[in-house]
Amino acid sequence: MTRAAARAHRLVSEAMASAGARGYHYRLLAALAESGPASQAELGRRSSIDRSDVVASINELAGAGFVERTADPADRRRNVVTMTPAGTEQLRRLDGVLGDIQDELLAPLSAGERDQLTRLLIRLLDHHAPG
Amino acid sequence: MTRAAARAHRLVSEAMASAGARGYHYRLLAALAESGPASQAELGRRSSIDRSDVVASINELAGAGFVERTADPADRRRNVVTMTPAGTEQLRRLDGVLGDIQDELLAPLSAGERDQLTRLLIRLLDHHAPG
DNA sequence: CAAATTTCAGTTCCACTGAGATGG
DNA sequence: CCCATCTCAGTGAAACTGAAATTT
Repeated sequence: MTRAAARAHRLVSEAMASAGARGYHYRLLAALAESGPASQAELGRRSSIDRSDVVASINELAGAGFVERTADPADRRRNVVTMTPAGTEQLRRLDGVLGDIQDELLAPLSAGERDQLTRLLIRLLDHHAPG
Repeated sequence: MTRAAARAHRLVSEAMASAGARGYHYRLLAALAESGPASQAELGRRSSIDRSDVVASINELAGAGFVERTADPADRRRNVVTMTPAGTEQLRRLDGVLGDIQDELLAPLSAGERDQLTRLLIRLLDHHAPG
């Protein structure tokens, strides 16, 4: 599994780099699109990214104009992170890029086998990191 | 896949560390046990480890007495790496450790599903890195 | 000459740790 | 007081790159 993932990881990193992004960017943007604005801590929990790495990645995404950080008036400890229209557009781009990568990675498998593989992996993930 | 692998990777790293080893060590020892003594470049190809990383890992394994480096009289560019009895013993230990880790990682899957998952992953690996 | 091997030094990405400051 | 949040600084494994020296 770690070796197959290394291959996947390499493909993803290359593709993300060519789009001026990194793996964390996609996961954060996807989490924002799926469940809406959130604090950085909440974003980290939703996307299984370490709190420290969320800081750096949100810095980068904010610098590129893909997300905005605003103080939460209801809880001044929090920064509420919101996607901008440019962020939505970037997520759409990255989705396309990732689709191509999945096709390349999963090329030897039939559609049914791809489903099987993803179902099994999701079962593992749910068991070890429920949510 | 990358997230499931991250979980797997963490379990493996912890277990290897507790046995005083690292993932590369297991892969190198396993390659030596399976196909016999080899040059460092050949070992790297057999175990899909980068040439640069083979150097450091063999240094560590040799320092612990698990492998021996000897000059190849037939080709003076080469170092021939051989497993010692202590290396065979260490591989046996690591095999046991990894078995436990696999049980923990694959706990939510039935035996048939584990087979399915490994077969699918092996198909991916063979396609992208034949051999 | 081209090609393979070994080695060194450095990079990138991901995951994590520890600690501090702020606020609830 | 305890707890959550955000941030910074740093560690470490894994995979990779580029280049040099040696030998075939």
